Amino acid sequence: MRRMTARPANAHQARLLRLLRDGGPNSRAQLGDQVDLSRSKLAVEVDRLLETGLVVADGLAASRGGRRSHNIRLAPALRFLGVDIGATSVDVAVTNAELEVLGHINQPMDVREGPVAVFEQVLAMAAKLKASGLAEGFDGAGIGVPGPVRFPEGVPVAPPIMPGWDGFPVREAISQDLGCPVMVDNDVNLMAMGEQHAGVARSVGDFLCVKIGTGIGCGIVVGGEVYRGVTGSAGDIGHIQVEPDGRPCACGNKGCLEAYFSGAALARDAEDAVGQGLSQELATRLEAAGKLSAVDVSAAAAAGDATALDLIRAGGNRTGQVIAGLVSFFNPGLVVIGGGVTGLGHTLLAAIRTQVYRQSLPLATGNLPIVLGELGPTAGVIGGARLISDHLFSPA
Amino acid sequence: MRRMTARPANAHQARLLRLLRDGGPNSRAQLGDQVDLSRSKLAVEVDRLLETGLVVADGLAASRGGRRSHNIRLAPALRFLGVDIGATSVDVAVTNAELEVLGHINQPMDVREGPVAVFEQVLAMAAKLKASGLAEGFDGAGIGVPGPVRFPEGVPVAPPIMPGWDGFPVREAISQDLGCPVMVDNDVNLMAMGEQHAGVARSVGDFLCVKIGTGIGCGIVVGGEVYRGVTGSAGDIGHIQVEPDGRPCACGNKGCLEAYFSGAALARDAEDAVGQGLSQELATRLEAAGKLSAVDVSAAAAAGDATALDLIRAGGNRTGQVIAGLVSFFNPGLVVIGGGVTGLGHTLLAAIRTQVYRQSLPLATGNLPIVLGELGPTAGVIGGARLISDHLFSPA
DNA sequence: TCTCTTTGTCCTGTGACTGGAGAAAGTCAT
DNA sequence: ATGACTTTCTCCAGTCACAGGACAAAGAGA
Repeated sequence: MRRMTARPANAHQARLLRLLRDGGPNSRAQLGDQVDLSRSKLAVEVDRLLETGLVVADGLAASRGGRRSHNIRLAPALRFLGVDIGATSVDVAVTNAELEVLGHINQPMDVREGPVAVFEQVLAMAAKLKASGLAEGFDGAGIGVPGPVRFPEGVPVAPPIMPGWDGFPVREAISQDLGCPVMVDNDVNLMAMGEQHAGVARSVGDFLCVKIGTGIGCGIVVGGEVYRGVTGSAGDIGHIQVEPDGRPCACGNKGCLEAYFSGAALARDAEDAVGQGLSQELATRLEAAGKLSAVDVSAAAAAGDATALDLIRAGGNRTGQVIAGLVSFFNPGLVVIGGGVTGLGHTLLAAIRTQVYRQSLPLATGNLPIVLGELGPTAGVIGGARLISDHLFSPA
Repeated sequence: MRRMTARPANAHQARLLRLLRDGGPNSRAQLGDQVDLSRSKLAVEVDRLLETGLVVADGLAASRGGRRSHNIRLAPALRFLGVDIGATSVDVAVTNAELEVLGHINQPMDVREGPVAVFEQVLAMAAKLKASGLAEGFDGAGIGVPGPVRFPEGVPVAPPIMPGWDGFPVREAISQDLGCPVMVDNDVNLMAMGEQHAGVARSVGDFLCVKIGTGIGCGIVVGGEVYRGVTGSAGDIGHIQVEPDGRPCACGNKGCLEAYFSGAALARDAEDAVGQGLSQELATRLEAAGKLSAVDVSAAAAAGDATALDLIRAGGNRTGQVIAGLVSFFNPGLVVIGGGVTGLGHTLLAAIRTQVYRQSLPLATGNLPIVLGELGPTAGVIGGARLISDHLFSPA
């Protein structure tokens, strides 16, 4: 099957495509209510979209008291691929043009194996989704990687936790392999876009999206658009100092947030706690596995282990300290917390909230919700689909 | 004289007005090179602007190898008022339509005397400028106040250092008194706009502008536009925590930046140092005046006093610590340092630079200039003029 | 003085768009 | 059912904005 080749010819068409993406199938009349074009003009543009095949007729709409309007919708065969490459696992999902997830696969994988190995696996996962009948091909793909990206070119730059990825032409390469347009961004930015499109941030123009996983990052949305900074490294808050002259961090500095709260730090703290004879639960796990990881702490906390909960609270406090600073600086309308922390979410959230509400000024926190992301692992892949659809649904 | 009543009728005219504001008098042909309109269309729009009186003919341009073009410029009688209300003094300036400062007055004044008293003085200063023949009237005014502002309404909200200003309808009131359009913003944002228009930030789209005076604030410019946050309190970095469980701050928290580095903190530290017998220079000044202020420290430092320099370096380190965090988060293309610190600028700047370059990641600092503002006290008033001209030179 | 370049003006053709007329398709009350 | 009223859709003509060419004006340079 030939995939989507057409692109909107002008801003009106792009606008209509986005309305159909975000609002689902819609009648011509309803579209007319939203776009401020004359009926004739609207009809012309819709007809042109129908000609391109991007949009198809979809029966009759419910009557609004007179003649029933014809529905139109985005072509049901359109498929986007959302890829979220994390430090230790990969998520791949297919969506339709309305960015609804039709199929989603997660597999463990270490980014440090390098781009070639990782993308071999990603392409295999994509092929699997295709084979299961969810897609005949892909019209575009959005890819998130756990590090800074030079956005226009879609190339990772100096990613600390991804040795071997520096300068790898992700966008170019995957576009070749997949035979469709590709956009690449930081994984945190994708999460932010996901929550903005289909999650808690739907109606907020300026917000922060803090992702706590192997590392800690922050997506920044200004006026509905992701802000990436001049070199694409905006939101890199894991190495903000929380303790002058504090713990040494892998980055070479002292007292970084990630030195106190990250997968590695949490594991080390847990082992130390066992060494001090503090937690039977964690000791058992240590004995069983030989070492501890963040997952163990998370599980112990879920089981009610006081030491594990203390560790998470302490990390939440540190994170809250940083977020409090960012809230004072950025004055967002919402803070979303997400990442691989869904299990320990509420303990963590409580600690962060306490810290932010105590430290930031009332004017900034007065009406500031701090909430957990509602999409979990799908935020990233939906964000990926959103990224590429924003690109494709803009004038050529 | 009737003041400017006309406004640009469309985006093209607005564009032309801004080009003339930023580029000075210009020939029609040169304008044509910049706006991508057909000659006929350009001629029509220019003629319409001439009709409104916003723009006037200004002789012949130099030849570019053929027929000489006619110059046009913004009406030379247009006058904007820039007002920068600081914690302890007020700056008022008149500019022409190109935002060149024609006259500038500074007077000491305590904002705590309240809006009525302050604006009485501001209006007197404006009248003085008018009386000196620099203006026959004002076509618009931009006003900066040292606290958060609800921008669309031009009303200060819960300003910590301006008791009595909360909710005072500055924009409305001054607009009445002056008989011209008025816009109100945070003083730090005005400084940022000033440096962007006529200072070091001319060619940068995303930058931070840190103002160190009585308090510490930060102007945020994203994509050439000032970012104000959802409640107008963005950039309020004075109360970011730099030391967990540190010094108590006037805001009720502990370890805030302003608890370590602000006018009051600096004075207290200096007196403490004298108490410890550390500085002859400062001791002399303390004896002479009965107490010390930031100005004394500044002067002592300028005279080479080691203790004073140490105090400034310490403050610079704290500030640098905060800025380092902001740089990681925001990844700006430039950081401008300004405010009432011009005297001790280079010592301070060195301390800040050291701290930022050490603490932030290389990707964010790689090509990041950290510089002193080049406009000094005129940054605020130029920013004020810029603010109102942006408003007036936009489609009605 | 002659040629070439640049600038400004005029004019016409084209394409985008609006808004009305009227047909098509429904709803609702009688 | 039937007729009056609504809503939707299509068609069409009139208007407006704009581009771009032709040409005149004004100057540079040889």
